[in-house]
Amino acid sequence: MKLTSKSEYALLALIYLARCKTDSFVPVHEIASAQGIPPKFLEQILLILKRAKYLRSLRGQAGGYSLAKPAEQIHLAEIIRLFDGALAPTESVSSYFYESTPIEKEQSLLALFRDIRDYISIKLESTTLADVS
Amino acid sequence: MKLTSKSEYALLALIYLARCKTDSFVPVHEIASAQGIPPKFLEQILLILKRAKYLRSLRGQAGGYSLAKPAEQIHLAEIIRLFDGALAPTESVSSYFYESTPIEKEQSLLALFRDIRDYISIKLESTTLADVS
DNA sequence: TACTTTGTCTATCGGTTTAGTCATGAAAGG
DNA sequence: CCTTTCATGACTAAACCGATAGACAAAGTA
Repeated sequence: MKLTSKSEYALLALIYLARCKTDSFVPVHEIASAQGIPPKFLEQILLILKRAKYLRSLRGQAGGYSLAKPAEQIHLAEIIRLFDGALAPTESVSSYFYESTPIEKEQSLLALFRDIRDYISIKLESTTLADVS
Repeated sequence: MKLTSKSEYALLALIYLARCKTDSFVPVHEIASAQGIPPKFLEQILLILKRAKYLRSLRGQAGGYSLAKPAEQIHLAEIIRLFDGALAPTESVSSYFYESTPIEKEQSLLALFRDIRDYISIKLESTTLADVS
């Protein structure tokens, strides 16, 4: 699990929205300048979050984005998986994104990496946007 | 920490060598075919491991590679850092490879990722080649 | 000496991913 | 109708990844 800037930006944007008045729509450029994110890049990110049902949007004047569900119901694990894929250090121990990798036949390595995967998953699945904003 | 095939292959090669008779030199092609690694690719990997003092080598007939130190003294964390850099999920919480990243100003995220980093580091620093071979 | 076996080193390559930018369009409101 | 805002797709420049190729150096064996 190596975070890309896309998922880091996504977390920052969500945190910013979580701190705003509920049901107020915040325009992209406001989020972008508040969190220091390239605005056109942020557009793509917010769009992905919207398609995945974490955000609602409104066009035109007084438009923008807002959370589509309470911050308590948005788990960091989902967001990171959405942008970066597996949380596991190698895909051969990933349940959501399993793929064969070279170490697959070494049981002791697998066990070790599964242990790490479990820790990361549990940690990020039990942390919500509300916990970090 | 997303493992590349380079570090996975490195671990496999080291494990293979750890299982061989001590002080016997094993040629690249033997390791490669035993572990299913592209031989020319493995050459590069072994060379890096040699420069980092984990392996010794001998040329000519009956040459090859062997561990330069006991398996108990080779920690998985070092090997992975050698090939893949930071163990941390984001470089802003890495002590060996610190770099500024977008989330840097969000203390709650930093704390969370530091916690994950610590778990991974401790786990991989306390596991040696002897434990997995 | 010549040959074979092995490691050493550098370069290159095609593909993918990353981190963006650009340009255009479509809705909504004033 | 004009401005604001989201929506979408195309594009790009750089880095990285996995791997291959080829030339060279050393060491032993005949």
